[in-house]
Amino acid sequence: MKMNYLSQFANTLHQILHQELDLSTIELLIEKPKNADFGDYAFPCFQLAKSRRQAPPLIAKKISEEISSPLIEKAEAVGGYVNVFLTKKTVTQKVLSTILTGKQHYGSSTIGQNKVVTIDMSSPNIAKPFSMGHLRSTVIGNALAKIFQKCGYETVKINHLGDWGTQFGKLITAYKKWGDEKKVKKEPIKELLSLYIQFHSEAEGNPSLEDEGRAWFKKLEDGDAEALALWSWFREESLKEFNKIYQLLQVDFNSFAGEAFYNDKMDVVVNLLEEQGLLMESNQAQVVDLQDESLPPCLIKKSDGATLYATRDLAAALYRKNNYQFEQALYVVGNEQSLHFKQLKGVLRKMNFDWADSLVHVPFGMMLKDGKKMSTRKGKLILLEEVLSESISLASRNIEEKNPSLTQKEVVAKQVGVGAVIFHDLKNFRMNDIEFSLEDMLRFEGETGPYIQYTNARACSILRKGNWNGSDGTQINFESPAHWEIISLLKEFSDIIQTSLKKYDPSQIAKYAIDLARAFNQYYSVVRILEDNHELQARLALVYCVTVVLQESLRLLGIEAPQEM
RNA sequence: GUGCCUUUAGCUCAGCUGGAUAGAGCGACAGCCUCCUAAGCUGUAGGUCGGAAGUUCGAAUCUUCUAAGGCACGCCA
Repeated sequence: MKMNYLSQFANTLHQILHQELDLSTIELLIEKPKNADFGDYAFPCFQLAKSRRQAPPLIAKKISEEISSPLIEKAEAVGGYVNVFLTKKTVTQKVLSTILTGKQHYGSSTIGQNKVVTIDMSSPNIAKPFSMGHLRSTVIGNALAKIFQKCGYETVKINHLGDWGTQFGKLITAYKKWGDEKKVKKEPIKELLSLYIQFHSEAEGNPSLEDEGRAWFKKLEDGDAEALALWSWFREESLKEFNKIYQLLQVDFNSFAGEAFYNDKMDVVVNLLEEQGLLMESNQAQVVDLQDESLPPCLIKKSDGATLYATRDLAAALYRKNNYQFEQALYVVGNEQSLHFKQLKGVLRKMNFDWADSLVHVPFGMMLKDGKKMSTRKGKLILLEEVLSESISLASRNIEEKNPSLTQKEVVAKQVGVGAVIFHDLKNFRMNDIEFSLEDMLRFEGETGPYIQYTNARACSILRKGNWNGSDGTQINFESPAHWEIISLLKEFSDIIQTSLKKYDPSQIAKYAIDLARAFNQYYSVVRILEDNHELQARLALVYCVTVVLQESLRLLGIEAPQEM
């Protein structure tokens, strides 16, 4: 049975109010006061005041006198509000025993049972370094996958590698003109990137280079042996480097089917569009008109017959629908591509696919440098690998300074350093642009990943020392407001997970984890947990429950939780 | 020019299905380790919620207008 204290309060009100308001309206009206003095839930009476034509405080007083429920300790009227205080003993007992039984499954649900969600994420471009921008897609997608799994969904994480497109024509052109095989073998990404940059700077004074690049891409699409050989070499070298980063981040994929994978699947799409009379010619190119969706036309084939991004994404959408039967298909891709996804859905709707609207673009703001977008072509970018290694070495220095006797220092430094970077990315709402700041990213104090990890590690340490015997929290001292704050947060966990699922927003969980960690740290500073009295085991039960939920929150964000640090 | 996003404390951001004195962290200043990991805790200072009008008993939150910044607008992805 699902516990939900808010809806139980709503039920109680519903009975008191008879038919005046329906249950769902009441649930919507109930709020959580920001101030603890106002209790755990509050019901504003202003709407009733209108229909009853009575003063709100009068109504509040009347309702508060009628409230009677074993879960409610006290109800008082303040202004036009009915403020309700939950029965701390009962609720504490219920919350703790639920967590004690459920352990890491606490907060799980089955709403996604037998449903598949595909997640298009990470998707770095071959022959380019893994930049900070790709980090966002990777960690947001990874967290969403874990959140969906927690809710019973089956997830398919797809790394839609940018391994096809005109850029490879450009790269081949550049390599053939200025490339050096030995150099590329030695430092593939660096060398390929500098060739790519050189191409663009030379092309500024020599536009015919662009045509050459396009021509090489056409050759690639037509199966030219030399082009293909170079392409697969570039791809292989790049993947090796990406895998190093994925290993560090502990992110894995169910599929690496990138753009090239769809090469032989695009004719079907183009034919389908043709059959349905959706394709029209415009300046020698083939487009689907989307005027009735008030969108610019979607380009399907270039004037030279080569395909485009949209063509491949259409093929990919069809393939994924057939192959995975998804209920939702998420695309964790930057905000700047929102038009593309609108067009994609528009075309699918025109093709009469009723599942067109189950494609969900999960956009995110971009990583800015000096207030501007970072550009690969101009070589203005920050390498994730460097950021991660700096973060890890900072964590390492911290360990030497604060806990030099720690065992497995290297493992923990990695967990903390990487955790800091991931958390920094996930703690804010994804649509916000982020101005790149190494200083912010490598901060380990305050609202950071290490803060939560540290809180958990301290709690774990207490459990080790206290010899917790597994008993529940029935003996706990209810007079401490610090304790109640923890319980109050613990009981919200599953609601938080639901919200972050609905909004595709991992930051909800990150913020929750901060709140819970803070509540625990306050408790820790006020109450001596290991004090040997009759409540010791009960306090340990509370501490244990905190570690369960903190660890689970971190896990959902893709961050590890060391037992010691 | 059109569309989308953003604008809340010095900085980074919560709060946004309308509700009670607008909250954190960082930075600044002042405290707390004879006691469970000080990567912690406590306190002080700091706000015309970009601006204007409207809807409402009530607006940071909804609507319209407007300003600033960012991004995107067919042969890149």
